[in-house]
Amino acid sequence: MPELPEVETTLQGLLPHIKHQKMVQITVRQFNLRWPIPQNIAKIIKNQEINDATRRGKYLLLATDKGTLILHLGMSGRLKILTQPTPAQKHDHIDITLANQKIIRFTDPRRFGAVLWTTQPIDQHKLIKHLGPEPLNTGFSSHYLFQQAQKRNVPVKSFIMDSKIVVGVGNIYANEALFLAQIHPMTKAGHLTREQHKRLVVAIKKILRAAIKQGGTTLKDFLNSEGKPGYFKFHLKVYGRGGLSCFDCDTILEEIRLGQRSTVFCPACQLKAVPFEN
DNA sequence: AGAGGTACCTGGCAGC
DNA sequence: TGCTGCCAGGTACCTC
Repeated sequence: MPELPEVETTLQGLLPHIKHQKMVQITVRQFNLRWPIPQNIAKIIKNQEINDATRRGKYLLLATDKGTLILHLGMSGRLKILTQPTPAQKHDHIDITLANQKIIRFTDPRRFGAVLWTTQPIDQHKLIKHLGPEPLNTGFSSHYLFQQAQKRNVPVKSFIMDSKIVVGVGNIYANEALFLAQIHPMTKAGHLTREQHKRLVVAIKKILRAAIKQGGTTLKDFLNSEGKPGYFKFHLKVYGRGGLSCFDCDTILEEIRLGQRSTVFCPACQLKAVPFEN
């Protein structure tokens, strides 16, 4: 499911219900997620107040006085606010009941998600400290991306999906951003011109902002914290459209596999950069 | 150090 | 209908 827009949508939906609320009861039904949930998590967070909820990349961070609860939705995770107790379904792994009687329910069929606890300053945490800049912040600029790309031989699509370079760009939006920037996904990162870096950064920001505005992309099963889908699906120009014709030029879109991920592009609109053109 | 592949897990779907 | 194999929105970790 979730790339940055979906995580951001989830966070914004959650915030008003959970901020400054005490976690009064925690039920864990399944401890085996991507990493085991700490056995004593319920004891640790019980009666802790959520001071704030923020996002770093695709990690959701619930800050308390004693530490931070780290949540990740993985591929199929979902966080929902229940206003009254509801029987747990098969993949409802965790319920956190708040002092206001609302319940945060974590559901994740594929169990690639994570629920962890840390007392470390969060930016020193193993999962967080190596993360690149937030794509919507000014730190993510064409100058920055150009510097990072020098001498890198990875395809640009893999490059922008690398969380050490920039966080939050998953497979859907990587495909879409490269189409918008008119860059071939196989182009080696180090071969992009400054002009292409500029277009790419603008495209990534534009796509992510638009997707957040639409409440994310629901392909199959993404639902926000209110159980509603996102509508960005209707704006996708290449993702999921391999073999269909390009909206801009009618050429048949090609679908290839790149780093085991499905990659769709227009062979006419998206040209490879010529090495050393810069 | 960088590039590429593997692993984690379930569900849905195409093909036989 | 039922089996098999493949694919899926992520990413840390392993090997070369």
